[in-house]
Amino acid sequence: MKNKSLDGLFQELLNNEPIFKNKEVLRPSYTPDFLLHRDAQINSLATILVSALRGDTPSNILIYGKTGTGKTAATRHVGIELEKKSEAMNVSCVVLYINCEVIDTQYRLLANLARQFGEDVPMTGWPTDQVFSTFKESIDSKEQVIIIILDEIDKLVKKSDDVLYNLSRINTDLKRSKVSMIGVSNDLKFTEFLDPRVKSSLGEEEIIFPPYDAEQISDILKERAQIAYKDGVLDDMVIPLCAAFAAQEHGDARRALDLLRVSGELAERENQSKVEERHVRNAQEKIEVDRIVEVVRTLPTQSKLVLYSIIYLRNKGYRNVTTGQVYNIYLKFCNSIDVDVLTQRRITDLISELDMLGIVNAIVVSKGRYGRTKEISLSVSTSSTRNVLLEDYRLKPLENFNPPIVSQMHL
DNA sequence: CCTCCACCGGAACGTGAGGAGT
DNA sequence: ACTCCTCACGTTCCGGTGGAGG
Repeated sequence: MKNKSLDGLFQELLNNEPIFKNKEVLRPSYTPDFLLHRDAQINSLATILVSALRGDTPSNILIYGKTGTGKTAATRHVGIELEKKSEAMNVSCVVLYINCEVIDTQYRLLANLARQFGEDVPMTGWPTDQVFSTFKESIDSKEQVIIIILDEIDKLVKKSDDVLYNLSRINTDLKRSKVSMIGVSNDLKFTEFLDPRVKSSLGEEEIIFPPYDAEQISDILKERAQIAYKDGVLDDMVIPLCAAFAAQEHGDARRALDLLRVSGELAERENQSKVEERHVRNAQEKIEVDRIVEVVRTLPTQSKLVLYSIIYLRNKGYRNVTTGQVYNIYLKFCNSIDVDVLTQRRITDLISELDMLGIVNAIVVSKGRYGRTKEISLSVSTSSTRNVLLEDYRLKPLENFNPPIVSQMHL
């Protein structure tokens, strides 16, 4: 590759006219002013919440839908509209939004709620029930309706569901104010783990967000692309292709927007003035590779070691390897670097986990006389995955370690 | 048709870290 | 500061099994 002078390099990039007008609208954090193809859900939400404007307690609501079906956007949108309207009508109505993935313990949730009402609750230290009563006093100081949106509520439930139990019973302790909750969940079955009392209270109303189909995603992308890109930079096939890829991915609009953004970034990087079909295909691949790299990088050491063993065997010419082979190599690697040795039983589970993550493909096959085992093949690139694994300082010493493979009797 | 390999995968239990309650 | 609980991660033990080879 030829080296340009730095000056020339930057000059070239500056001269290059940007194709984006406003890239932010393609990011998942952006909440649009109106949502396409979610009228039915938004209407149901509004119908239930309208009683807040009359000073009544709206029913609690559970919202289900897979990732990228517009749950969060729709809920926030309705919340904002509700607050606007209540202001205009001079009714006190507050909508709080909490993401339970970030705030995932009872204490932090309550402290966060109390703080939104101006209470001075320390990050840690108070007993949980004191935080709770502070919160109750605070909101009961005047007549108002409070709507708490709990996004990713399934994350909260996995920790413990007594927060939800307490919150769902809060109205019995309140004299002037009223509280209602909206739970948003990716997981359709998460109520199975719920205390039946919480379940019936929380699920007074349920709204389902179905996945978008390719055509609907197309509409959404078209609308967003108008704001995000300059006119005419998108090739005709770009949006339909993004939509088609995302539709395969169970109608995930977030994925579609990512694709559209990354496609543009790739085109920009190539100094192209137009985004073409091939950019979308490259983007699709890039997103997938990035995902895998991230998963591999954050794997626990033991799993990394198992994966490294599989790659090692693969590089020695084995297409499909068995659990036994992997375990043998794994033992040698463990001895070479100072790492605890796990049992084969445990390794079986780790291999299954790698399978679930889509990094390897493991199927149980019978080799007749030669027993029954998992046949493992790699479903990611060997060299790049190996490099990611070697970034881990604990695996680094293995780079030039080449233990012999115990030969198999058959084949 | 039966055997027997080389593992699979369920169950029960052990351990240590980290929260909640007191 | 203390105990109690829960949970993730591992281990031990072991019954179970599809099919090539006898």
